[in-house]
Amino acid sequence: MPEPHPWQTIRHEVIRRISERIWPPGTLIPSEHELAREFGCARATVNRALRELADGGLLDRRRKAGTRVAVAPVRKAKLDINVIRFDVERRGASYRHSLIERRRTSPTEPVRSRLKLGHAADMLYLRALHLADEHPCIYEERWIHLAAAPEMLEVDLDTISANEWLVRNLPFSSGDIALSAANASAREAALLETSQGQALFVVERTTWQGECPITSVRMLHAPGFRMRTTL
Amino acid sequence: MPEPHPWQTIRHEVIRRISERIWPPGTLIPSEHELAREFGCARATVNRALRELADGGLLDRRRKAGTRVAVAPVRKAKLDINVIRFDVERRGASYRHSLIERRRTSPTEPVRSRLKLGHAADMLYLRALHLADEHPCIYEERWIHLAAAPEMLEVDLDTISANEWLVRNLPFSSGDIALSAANASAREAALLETSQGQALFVVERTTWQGECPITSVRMLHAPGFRMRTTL
DNA sequence: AATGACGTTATGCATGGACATAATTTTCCT
DNA sequence: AGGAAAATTATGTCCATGCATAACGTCATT
Repeated sequence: MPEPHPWQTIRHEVIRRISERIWPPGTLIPSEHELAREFGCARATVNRALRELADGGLLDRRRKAGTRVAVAPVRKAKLDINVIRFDVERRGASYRHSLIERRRTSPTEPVRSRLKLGHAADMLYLRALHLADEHPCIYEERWIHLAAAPEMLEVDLDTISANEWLVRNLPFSSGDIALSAANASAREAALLETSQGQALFVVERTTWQGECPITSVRMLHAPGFRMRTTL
Repeated sequence: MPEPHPWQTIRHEVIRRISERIWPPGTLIPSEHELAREFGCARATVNRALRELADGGLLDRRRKAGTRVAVAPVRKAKLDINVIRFDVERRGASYRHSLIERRRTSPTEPVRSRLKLGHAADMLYLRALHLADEHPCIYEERWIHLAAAPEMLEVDLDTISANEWLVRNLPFSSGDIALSAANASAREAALLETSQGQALFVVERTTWQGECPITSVRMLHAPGFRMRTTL
C-alpha cells in the first residue's frame, strides 16, 4: 500500500479525532507548532492540512484565537457543473440536442434585471431540448448577450449546443446558480414527454465575464432527475 | 486599498489571461518556474495559485505534461449546507420547529438499503416541521440509527431540532446529498400549507461516521424555495 | 468602570531549497 | 523497426525559516 503524503495523514488524523469526539465540537485544538512537533513535520505541512479542513467547514480558524472544531459546521458540498453531453454519455446513453427556436431580440424586463442590464440589449433567445437515447432529459430557455458573444450568431447550433460552445469559447470568470422546483406547464410537459403539473427540477444559471453578462439560462430537467453530491 | 497577497494576485492575473483569451482553452501555459520568474516570486507561491485554480476546475495539471487551460471545464460550485435555523434567522425571520411524530421502530426496506444496513436495526423515526415566522418552510422525515446515536432517545426534540442536535453532537465524517423535485402528496401539501401536486424542492441526505450510518433524512421545502450558489 | 496603548501569540503567507513522482522523450539494444 | 531502458522535465510535496497580521490579555490612564 502506498503511504499517503504527510499532510493527508495529518488531515485524516484530525478528522478521526473530531469524529471520535476526542476533540468535541467547540474544542480549541493544539496550535500548528504543537501539532508539527507531535507529527514530526514542518508547520507548513500542518497548516496545509488544517487549511483544507477549515475550507471544508469542519474547523474554525482565527489568528491568535487558534483553531476550534466547528460548533455548527457549515459543511461545503461541491457540485460539479458539467457539460450536459458529458453527463449523458457517462451514463452510457447517446446524446443529441435539438434547437426549437432561435430568435434575435431584446430581453424582457425580468431577464434584464437578472443580467443587471439597465438598457435594452441585442440578444439571442434560444429554446432547445437535450436528449439522451432520443428521450428528452432537459429543456432549456436561454438568453445570450450578443455584445459579449458576437460569434454566437455564426455558430451552427444543430452541431454543438449553446452551452458547450460558450463553455469552450468564453471561459467565464464568475456565475451564479439557483436550484428550485416548478410544475410543468402544458408546453413544457409536451416537450419533456410528461404531463402538465409534473414537478420538475429547475436549474437557473447566469454567467458573467467581469461586469459583462454573457448568458442566462433556465434548464428544466425531466422527471426523475436527481443531482447528487457528497460532503 | 490593502494590496492582496502575491498568490491571490497571481491567481487573479491567470484568471484574467484565461477570460480575456490571452490563454484560450487548451493552451499550455508557462511552467511554474517561468511564472515564478515572471512574477518575481517563489515557485511555491505560483503553485498555490495554480493549485487553487485547478481545484476549481479552470486548469488541468499533469506532471511533466504541464498546466493547460481546461477545455471543457467541470466547474465546481460550493453548496453551503447549513443548519436550517441559521438560514431562517439570517433572513430575519423567527424560527420554530414542531415535532409531528416520534416512533421507535425498525426501518423499512428502502431505508435499510439507503443506509446499507443488511439487518434490521433499532431506529428512531421522526416527522417534523420547520417554521419561519410561524409559516412552514420545511417538512422532514428522518430515520436515526440508535446504535450510532443512543443519546438521541433522551433529547427533548421540542427544544432543539434533530438536525441541529446531530450536527452539534455527532460531527460526521462523510455524507451524500441528492437534490430533486417532487409533487406534494395530500398530506405533505396540508403540512406545508399548499395544494396537492405542488412542485416541491427535495433534499435527501444520508450521513455516516466511517462505516456506520447515522441518519437519513428527506426534507421537502415549501414552494418558492431556491437554493443558491455561485461559481 | 470604561478606554486606550502595548506586548504576546497563533495563524497567514512567502522564500529558497530539496527530493519524489509521473509522464514524455531520447537513446540504445535486439 | 520494435521495444526496453535511461534521461529529461514539470508538477507534487516537504522543510526550515522568517516576517506580516489579527486578535486576545494586560495594564496603565482617564
